[in-house]
Amino acid sequence: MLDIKFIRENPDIVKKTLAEKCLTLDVDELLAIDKKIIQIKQLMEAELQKRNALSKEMPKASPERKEEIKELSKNSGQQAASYAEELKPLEEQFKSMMGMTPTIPAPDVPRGTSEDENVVIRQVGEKPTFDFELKDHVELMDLNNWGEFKKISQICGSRTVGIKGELLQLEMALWQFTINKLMTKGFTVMSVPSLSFENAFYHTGHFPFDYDSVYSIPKDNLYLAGTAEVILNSIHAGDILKESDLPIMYAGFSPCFRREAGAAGKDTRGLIRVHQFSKVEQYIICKADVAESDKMHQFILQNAEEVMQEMEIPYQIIANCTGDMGAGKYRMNDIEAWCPGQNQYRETHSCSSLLDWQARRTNIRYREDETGKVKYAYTLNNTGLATPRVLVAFIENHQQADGSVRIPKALQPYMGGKTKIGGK
RNA sequence: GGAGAGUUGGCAGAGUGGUAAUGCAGCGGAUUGCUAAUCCGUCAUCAUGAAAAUGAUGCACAGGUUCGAGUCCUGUACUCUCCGCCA
Repeated sequence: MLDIKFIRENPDIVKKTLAEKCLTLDVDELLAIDKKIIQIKQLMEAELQKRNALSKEMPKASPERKEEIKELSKNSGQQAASYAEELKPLEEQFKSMMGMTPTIPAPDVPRGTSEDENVVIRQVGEKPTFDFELKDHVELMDLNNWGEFKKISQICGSRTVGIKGELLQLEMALWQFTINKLMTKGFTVMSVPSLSFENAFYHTGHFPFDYDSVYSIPKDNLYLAGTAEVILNSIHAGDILKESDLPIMYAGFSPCFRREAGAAGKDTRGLIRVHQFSKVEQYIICKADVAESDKMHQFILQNAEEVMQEMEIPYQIIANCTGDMGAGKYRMNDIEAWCPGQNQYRETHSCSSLLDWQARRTNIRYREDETGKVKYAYTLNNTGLATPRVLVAFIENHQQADGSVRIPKALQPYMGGKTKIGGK
């Protein structure tokens, strides 16, 4: 969410951003409510002030005066309570509208209304050519007995899968490779639960925007997070950090759950879109400085690219346009991996800068060394590695004529020295 | 699942219904000058104000009792101790 002071002073910029991001929010109404809340609060505060003054007098008052004070104080209290009652619905509406206010995107972000207007900013790696008939990942999995699709779906529902044999070994090697890399880059690596309370989802901004894409466990008031970001972001909720603590860099590993409610009939085949997967997520809290945030953005993007390069998977970097980036984002770059079996690039990573939008919701602040002032921090996140989706690109790119899959050099130590898996 | 004890500022830590002590750290200022000490102020949010300042709110969270709640009551979350169950 934005600073209300900024909205008061720049309503036109906010309106323009809403249009660019294809969001609807009545800014004039928000400002009207803001004004009204302040008016009522002033009246309420005047009553409370009266009551406080009377309370102060109370212990030293004569018995008759005490009775008088009781009466006066009660009146003020009741008056204040009625103002508070009046405020309640206004504040609720204010809060929910504030939650919808958008971060003003970076000036160089492409303007557009849907993902069709995203811009490819660079392509890295060479697409492989095959002198045999190439297979897609499902065919490769069948051939090598790497997947349990049918039985698992019957037990666990659609979009679930069991990963078997050497493909599981590969999956785990990829996690380990990524965790090790991020550790050497200075990240605090941490496995985090997927279960969390509702609050954490509001903090990140997943709620109220994406309510339908999250699994809930009503009996225990818990929800299943679709990304470790939800948990990592709330670790410092309410904290006032020291500037010298920043940047805080977490690499979280967790099972991730997504209902995929809006994706009925889409990507139903194979590993592309499943309800449960595992992910290493990069998450950063840095000081409130756009240049610093941009630097961090490039850093976490670079980390993800390095993994892709060392895995020898061709990919492209997308500049997501305003209409595809979500309310909170200042800048967003997806990484899409080349998947020869589908003859297209598929999203495997999503790198986002949110400035203070998320930190305001979560109440993550820090004390500036020089001034002693308390400021909202900036937050960023990017995928480190998401399996099994990245396995699709991995095995399709590295497949051989006999159905085996070669293991790039960098990963061989994590695979017990194997140079290939599967095949005859 | 059962029983008990807790949760107070960046940190530590008092506070048994009447203005949230005190210490440390940070920031601002004063003073003295050998790398520091001492003193004063400030130290979360909001409103009014050019500012100084003034006022309101803030003691895990949400309610309640009361003229008045950190303090009493109810619910929730978490932490610790013990019992039970358990990979």
